Amino acid sequence: MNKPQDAIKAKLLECNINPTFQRNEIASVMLSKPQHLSAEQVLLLVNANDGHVSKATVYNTLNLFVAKGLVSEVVIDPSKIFYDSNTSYHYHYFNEDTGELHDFESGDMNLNSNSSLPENTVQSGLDVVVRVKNST
Amino acid sequence: MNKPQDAIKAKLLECNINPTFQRNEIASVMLSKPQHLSAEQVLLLVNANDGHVSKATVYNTLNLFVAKGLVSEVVIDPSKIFYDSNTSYHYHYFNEDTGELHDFESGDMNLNSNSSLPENTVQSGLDVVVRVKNST
DNA sequence: CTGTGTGCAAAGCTTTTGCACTACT
DNA sequence: AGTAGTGCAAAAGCTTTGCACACAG
Repeated sequence: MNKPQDAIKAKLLECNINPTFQRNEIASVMLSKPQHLSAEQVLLLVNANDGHVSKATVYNTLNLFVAKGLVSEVVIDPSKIFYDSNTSYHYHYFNEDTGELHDFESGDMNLNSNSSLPENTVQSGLDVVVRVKNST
Repeated sequence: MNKPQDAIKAKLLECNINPTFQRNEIASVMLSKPQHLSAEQVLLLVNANDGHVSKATVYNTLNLFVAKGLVSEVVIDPSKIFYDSNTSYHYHYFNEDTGELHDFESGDMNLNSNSSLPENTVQSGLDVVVRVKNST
């Protein structure tokens, strides 16, 4: 059955992304479930499944997906970008001991900054990363 | 007069950092005023002032300063880390059009997350970056 | 003379660029 | 045939590593 493949293609088309072979492969990995993956991890998963996709293409394609709003980028650290299939506003816990990244509900945080944006600017994004350590 | 140099040395000693020539140079640049600088900018400023310090040393020294709490790291984007001489908890506006980074008072934001940290963890840091665009 | 700490050249990453190739018109 | 879009090898750029040197005990 190839129903899932069709669903992936539909999503790409919705975002005005031409659904090529490589993009389908990469999108399948990213959107298979809610998850946070690095470019390196995506590369490994794509090539584990089947055909070969180059590193450069993985990077370029992930950048394309971000630009088109199909996935979003979570910046934890230089050379630790994660790509997140959940593009709605939500925040993250990053566990420094385990390297794990978890979502947290934006309802848990109130931002009163609406009155204090710099002059002549509009908000285009909000990144919140709570760093935690194991207490045990 | 070399009073400022002495003040820099004192700061390094307070943080248990051995005040070598290179570290004094780099700390002078970082702490001369409240500012946000990338590693590259620090390198240029250090070598503009006088003697030569290598890129590797700038990176290693900034990492050392972060580890010792002398400066803090603001992650905007991969390869866009800024080092911030203000180490108290505060947040940032990043203007995507101009590349400028500005502080914003943490009083403008309330975090109600104390009841919802993942199990067996303690908070070790909080990064908040509000991305803005020019509206004009 | 031995051990600890420092600075930097070189190596190892990640990411981007530029071009060959394809697929439509 | 011409044009726009795609994928990847190679180039560029950022960061870390490992070692030579210096300095203190």
